[in-house]
Amino acid sequence: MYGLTMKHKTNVDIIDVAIHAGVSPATVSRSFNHPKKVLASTRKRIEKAILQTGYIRNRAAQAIQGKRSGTVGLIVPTLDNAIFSNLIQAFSDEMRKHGFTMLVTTHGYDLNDEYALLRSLLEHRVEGVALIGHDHSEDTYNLLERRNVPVVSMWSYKRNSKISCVGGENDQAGRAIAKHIINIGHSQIAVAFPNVEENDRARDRKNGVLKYLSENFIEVPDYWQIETAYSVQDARKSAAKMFENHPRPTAVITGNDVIAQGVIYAAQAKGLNVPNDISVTGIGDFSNSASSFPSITTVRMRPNKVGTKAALVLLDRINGDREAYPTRIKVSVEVKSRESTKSI
Amino acid sequence: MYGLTMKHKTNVDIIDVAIHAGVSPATVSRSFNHPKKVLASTRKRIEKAILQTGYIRNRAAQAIQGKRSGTVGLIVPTLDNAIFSNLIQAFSDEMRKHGFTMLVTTHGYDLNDEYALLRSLLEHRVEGVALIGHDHSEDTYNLLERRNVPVVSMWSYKRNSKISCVGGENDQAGRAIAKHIINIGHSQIAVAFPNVEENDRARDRKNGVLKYLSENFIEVPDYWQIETAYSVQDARKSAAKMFENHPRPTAVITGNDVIAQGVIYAAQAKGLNVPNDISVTGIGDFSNSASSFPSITTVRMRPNKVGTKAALVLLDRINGDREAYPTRIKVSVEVKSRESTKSI
DNA sequence: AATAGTAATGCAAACGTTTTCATTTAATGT
DNA sequence: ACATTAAATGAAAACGTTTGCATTACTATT
Repeated sequence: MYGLTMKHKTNVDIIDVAIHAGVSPATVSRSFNHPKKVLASTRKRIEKAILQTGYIRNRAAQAIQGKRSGTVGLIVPTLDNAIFSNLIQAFSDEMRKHGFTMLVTTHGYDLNDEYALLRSLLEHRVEGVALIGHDHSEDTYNLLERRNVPVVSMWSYKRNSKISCVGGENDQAGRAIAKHIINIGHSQIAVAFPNVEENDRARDRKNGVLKYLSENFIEVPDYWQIETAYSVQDARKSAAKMFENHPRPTAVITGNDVIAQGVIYAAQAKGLNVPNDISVTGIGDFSNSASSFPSITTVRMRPNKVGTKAALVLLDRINGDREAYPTRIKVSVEVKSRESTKSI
Repeated sequence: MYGLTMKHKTNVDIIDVAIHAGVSPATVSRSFNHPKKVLASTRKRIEKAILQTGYIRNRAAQAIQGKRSGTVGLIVPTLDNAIFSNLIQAFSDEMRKHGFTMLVTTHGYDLNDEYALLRSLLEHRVEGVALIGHDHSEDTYNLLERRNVPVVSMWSYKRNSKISCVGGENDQAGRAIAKHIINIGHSQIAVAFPNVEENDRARDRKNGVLKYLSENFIEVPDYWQIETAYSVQDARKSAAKMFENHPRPTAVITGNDVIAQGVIYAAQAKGLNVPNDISVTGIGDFSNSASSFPSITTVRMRPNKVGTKAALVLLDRINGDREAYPTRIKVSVEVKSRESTKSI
């Protein structure tokens, strides 16, 4: 017989374990996948054999059966800043709780690249895919539909979305913050948003803001419409340029908290006090927004909740009815008034 | 024959493609894995067949051969804040460039959990694994060695590390920033670090700082040794408490830029000017540290470079000699003096 | 103690590729 | 045109699981 630890066989397989435990491979397999179908005592013997042999099951061989791969794919624009980190962490935690490992990929806001990533995830036979938002290439949508992949879109709710989604209404978020700013007396208002092409979240927010302002007879002149990348650095630079060359607004409404932070820094660097000299708002309510100084007035989009819920929706799809209609969960948005804004 | 698009067969396999292209499955396989081994014209025919059938190759079936799975695993403490985001993005980009998809997992600074994650990654037969730092459980090290997994540790250089590593010397980083602070005249110095158990990066930094200070006859009293989690929020809170209850230092040296940001906010919230009333330093040089206001004096640890290099080291291992000695790449560290510090 | 019914296990055929080896086809030199 | 060599392709045996079906071992019932 064997000693306590097995001879150094490099690749222990299920058969080795079976022999060791004196059962058939089928039983070992079952003890992984349907534990209650195997006698507690045999299971114990198998577990011991696993320990002794140092066996690590091969998910690839499992995946090949066409059922479980134990993985889900996540496609996000970027990992490089705070925007998605809360969301991703929450999604990842929930998925792991259910035994899934996450394949993560980024496309840098390039939707053609996103399609390529989706293909690559499908090559790995992920059991489901999570995406951000609703702007995706036609190829992407076709592929998802054609292969009937369980999928969920995170970050924005859309009434008639083709695929399941979990998120807030971005246009409402925009309207809400615009309303707040007007309510506290501002009318000299600048906006700072990223490029909204291929980015429905930003587009909806921006439209929401501008529309609401316009409905209230406030038009934002071009020189107060700042375009910036999603980074503190770029936002600060763009805002600084605006401050330099144009009359100063009393408030800046930005597309998210990262941009807001950049704008705040730009103002401070110019010697302005936020909020006394100028108010700044974000959207998102990322984890730092409440603890910065000044803390940022923003719209709470509940990234953690979105991530968790989205995971659950996806799991439902994976385990349940593939033909069901999209599940759409609307996460309420709410203005969080903090120190970065002040009434006039 | 077939029409332009294939009948809706749900799971097209390599055999369908082969038939469609009038070749054997072997040739289709080769056209993926060794393209130059198949005639250009046949390859073209195969590609057309792939398009027509909507075939997506099955990496699981490939992985089962024991060779390529096309995946690498990444295990980080958290995705939830800026600390690792630059690093991860860089690592991910480089890996993708080489055709790998990344399985990402987080353990929340729990090293036993890390071991479980490693097992799970190995179940998926990742071709290599990247970890953070050198504090890992014995089980983790044993498993890596036993299975001879290509592995790289990121974020800290260690002269005699068991496994390959890419990073800066954290104790040197600590010494460097302490030196800088002393050089500009400070002697009333507080420090703010996370719990350093199971975290060699933080430990080395903290030791470096305290040791250098001590060598220069500066002792940091207990009430100036702040312990905080890795978050702006917690750092701000801890620093605020210290400001409240104890004499004010002229400088605070912190364990990383996130903590530094929290301390700066705490100071500002108390009406202090950074750096006029108090200097604050970070370590890391994350992407926002140069663009915040005040910009943060820190030690550049080059997260992007570390991520990229680490990917290359790992790829080398994957493709090359598994028995080779660890590759250790030291990334130079350098103090970046910015606005958050001032000489006394 | 015999029988029916259920629970536990084993057998063997998939799953979709890759790769070695053998064979066919094309290219080259005379 | 023919032989020689190299290039391209095909046939078939893996790879390590899972699972439907068949079998055996238990439990409960009379």
